[in-house]
Amino acid sequence: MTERKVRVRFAPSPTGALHIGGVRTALYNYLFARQHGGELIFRIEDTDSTRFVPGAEEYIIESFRWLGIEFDEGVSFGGNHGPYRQSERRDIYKKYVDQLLADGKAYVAFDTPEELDAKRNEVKNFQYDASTRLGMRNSLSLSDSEVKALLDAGHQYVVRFKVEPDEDVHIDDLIRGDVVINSSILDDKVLYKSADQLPTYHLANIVDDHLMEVTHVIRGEEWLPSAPLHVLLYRAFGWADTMPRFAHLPLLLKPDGKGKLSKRDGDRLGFPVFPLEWHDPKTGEVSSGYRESGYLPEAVLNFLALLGWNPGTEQEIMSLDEMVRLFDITKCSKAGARFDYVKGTWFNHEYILQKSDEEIARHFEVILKENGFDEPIDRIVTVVGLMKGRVNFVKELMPLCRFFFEAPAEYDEKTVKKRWKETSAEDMTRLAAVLEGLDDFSLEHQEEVVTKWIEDNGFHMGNIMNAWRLTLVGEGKGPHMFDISAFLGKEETLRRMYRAIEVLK
RNA sequence: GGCGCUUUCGUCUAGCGGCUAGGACACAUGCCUCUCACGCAUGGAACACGGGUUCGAUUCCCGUAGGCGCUACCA
Repeated sequence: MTERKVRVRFAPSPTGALHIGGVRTALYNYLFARQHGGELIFRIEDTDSTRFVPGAEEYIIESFRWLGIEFDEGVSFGGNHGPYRQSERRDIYKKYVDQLLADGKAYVAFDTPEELDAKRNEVKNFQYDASTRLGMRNSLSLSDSEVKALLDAGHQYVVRFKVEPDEDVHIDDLIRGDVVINSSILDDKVLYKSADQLPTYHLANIVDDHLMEVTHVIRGEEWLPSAPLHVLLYRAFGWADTMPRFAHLPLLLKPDGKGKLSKRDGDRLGFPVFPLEWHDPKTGEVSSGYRESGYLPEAVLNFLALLGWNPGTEQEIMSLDEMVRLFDITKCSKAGARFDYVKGTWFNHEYILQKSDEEIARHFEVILKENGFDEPIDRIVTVVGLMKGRVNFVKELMPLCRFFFEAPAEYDEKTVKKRWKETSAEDMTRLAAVLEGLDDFSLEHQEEVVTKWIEDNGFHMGNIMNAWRLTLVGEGKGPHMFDISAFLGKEETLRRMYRAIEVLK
């Protein structure tokens, strides 16, 4: 077989917000495509018209735009393998369904959903397959004239895949190796529904992957049980020689308890499970997003990449480009990974540290404006430089940094008790006088003069500094004092000191 | 129930027959220090169980148990 250009796809259903697990699947597809110089396709799998949610498709596209995952072709990206929306490919699927029917690889079934339900209630573990299909109403059990009559009368029908029983089907999985499943446990899957004239996932998936020349299918583990069905379909079409390689990824599990990660867990534990805030058009419910929660996209991607894969070294912080270089699909873990959202916040912290003060300042500027502070950007950059190391999220800067822009309205009671001594008012008055006399109010000069003044007078460094901090900040924490006073400037520093002396006495 | 996948510190994981079982998050302690953080250092913490194979199993094989998924005219 000749070497084909690597082509992979991410193919979500527009049934709601993009789940974070889907983001990871897309990321792995992206990394795989890029490291092989291949292409990444964005396909919309909207074959279930009843589950379509307006806005979902746009939401997914916007999510990847924010995250920085770029597609080469697909819905909204163009390309010459379109259309990329399955609902627009009806005619294509019909043609291939007819081919299967003509070849005797599939058959028409007239059983109504009610009849099937009744059957399932009647027979325990009922499965529509080689052992039962002749007892059902379909083109294998009915005569040609009966079938024709039903069709002519306009009866709804489905097309089922005729699975030959008792054959061991092998899937050569990139992550799990050789997986064998016997065809007898597969049922005669519905491939096509006359009601909406659309195929089901299984048929559309195989036809599209083939026509779009997909070489590797990287998807969630939930698809592993139906992988043999897909293999059988490729064979039925005569496409076995160009069948894509499969890689089934482990699932993302709940941070605690049992089961896979769900939206509920995010609500319950207080972390987002969607990249962007999502407004459900049906329920009106609003779900938080990573973007709105203050995560940096690079941090989200880095965090996600390491849930189920690692480069085999001790490096954890990696840019997208580095990940492309280091990624190895065969080194993915096989077992599901608990979603450790606490570690996610640590990644964000690391990326805040890594980003320039200017970049973080631009984010913080927005929050400051929302809080009514219209500060020049260079002042914000200074504050960010002083404070960004203490937070996991940019928005956490606001409560921590308020005092830089606004004099304390009150003085924290506990801190007053602890730091405001008998002589503090007197000491602060003297310190204010020293500062008043400074022409050069730079950090360095203040530090030199004040430190000397403390030593010369035999004061205790901690007493003076902490009392001083109380006057400028209003509480007992914050960066170094000279950073604060230099930022505030002489006038504001003295104003705050005199006010505190007056109030605290 | 059936079928498949899976199983190393609380969590994410490294390990690919012989290691004091390594790292990270979280946690604890200490250092730094004008406070609070950051940072740095140190510490506690794991091979699910039972059989094999082997001179030797965390590592290979088989069971058991647990976990996860699938079992729709959903993807």
